[in-house]
Amino acid sequence: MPTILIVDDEEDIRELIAVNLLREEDYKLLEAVNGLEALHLAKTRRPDVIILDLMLPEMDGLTVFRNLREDPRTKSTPVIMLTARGRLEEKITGLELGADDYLAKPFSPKELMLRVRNLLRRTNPNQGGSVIESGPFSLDKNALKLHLEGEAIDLTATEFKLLLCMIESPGITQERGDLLKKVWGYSDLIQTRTLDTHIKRLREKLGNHGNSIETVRGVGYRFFEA
Amino acid sequence: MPTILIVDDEEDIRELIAVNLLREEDYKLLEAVNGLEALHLAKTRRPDVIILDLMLPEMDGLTVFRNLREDPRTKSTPVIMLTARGRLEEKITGLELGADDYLAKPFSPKELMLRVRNLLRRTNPNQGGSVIESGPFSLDKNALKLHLEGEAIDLTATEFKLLLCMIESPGITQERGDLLKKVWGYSDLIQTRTLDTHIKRLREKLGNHGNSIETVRGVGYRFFEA
DNA sequence: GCGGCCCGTTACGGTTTTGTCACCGCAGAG
DNA sequence: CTCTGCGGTGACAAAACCGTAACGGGCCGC
Repeated sequence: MPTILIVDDEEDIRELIAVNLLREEDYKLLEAVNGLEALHLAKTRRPDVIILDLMLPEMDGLTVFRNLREDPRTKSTPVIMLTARGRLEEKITGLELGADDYLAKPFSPKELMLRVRNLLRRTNPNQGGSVIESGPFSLDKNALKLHLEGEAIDLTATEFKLLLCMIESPGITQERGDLLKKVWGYSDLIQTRTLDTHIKRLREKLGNHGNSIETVRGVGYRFFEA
Repeated sequence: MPTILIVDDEEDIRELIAVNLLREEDYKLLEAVNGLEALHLAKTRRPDVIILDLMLPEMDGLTVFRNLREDPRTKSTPVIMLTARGRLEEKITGLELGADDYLAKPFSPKELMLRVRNLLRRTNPNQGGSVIESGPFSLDKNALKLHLEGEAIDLTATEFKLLLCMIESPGITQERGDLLKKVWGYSDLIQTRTLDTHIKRLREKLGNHGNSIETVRGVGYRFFEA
């Protein structure tokens, strides 16, 4: 889930942005009301995009921006600048410094949202959830590995698909038929012990977390963060 | 050298853009005056960014854009839309379709140039030379050589293409089918050991760095900076 | 034509993965 | 408590997958 940092000292603008962003997409929002807070959040939480109002108390927005660009952790984080001042010169300055976009207030919230979306899509095309987190578990789609308490556990392709199905919706019981269809492409009504076997193998690999996979007798299986 | 395609039927505007772009940076320019020409150029010459005026004779700019997005060759080419019409709704439509930027005429040529520059920097960070860097590896597209710890390793054309595919996105698993398609143009489902053979040859050439190419069983291969 | 390089293919073998089966324990209904 | 059917478990054999060596054809410079 992409993380967005909004830096603005006007609460109503933050609200406006937040409402519009959250309405259509699933973003995680961080908010900062001044430069120092912004820098701290940006460097510790590593947002995927930063929306930066240039009009800030104490520290100027451009100063914040330069500071961001100097730190390796935030050097290449996309930044969209907002400003009440619509003067061309400022815009040029902002873009010259390397801002990825520049909007003058009043702006259309929908436009901002679309620009954020397009920017995100271009910046991390591989994001799309290459790592799935759930409690102490994190699934790495690329390495086909499960990270758990610092350890990396190798999973086979099938095991991975199976675990993914369950971990995607923790606490929800996945019916046998659905799992067979999703992982193996089998039809609903086929009768096989394959599923059981793989569940067992998964539980083994999960070690003492094996009981995170709960059996729902007569229905299917259920995953929950132990 | 980044290639830019300018699509506009007004000569003076093309001129304006061209002069401003060429002044500060070294770009290669392509020009098209209508939709068909634009599509043809985009798909054969593969520009790094497209500047598209929406007001075109015969074929509407938005139609051109949709057509671009449907072809795999131009699907992810950044597009900046230009328009004389400054209506908000049009802007929203353009952005909604996935335009990377949208400027209303009259625009500041300098602003356009900066936006192009920033977009290019984000799109292909490894541009600016035919050398691709990744950790201790650096690939020279012209010489077909891999530089590693001071040594220059000769690669054959195929080996180079293959390594390039993987090194472009470190840590991301490249599926067998995708590699076969990208490097050899084979269809997905073909079964061959050619890929394996070349992976082996690459690993040999990489010497003790050979394990930078990790096999993800049942999926494909994955490169990471060891 | 000759030799060398590059490339795709093939065959083979080792290892991992996977599906099935038989057997067993146990939960839940009666 | 007993019975029954579902799920757990371990073993096993087939299949899938990958690494590797070797082969032969095409291409090019000489």
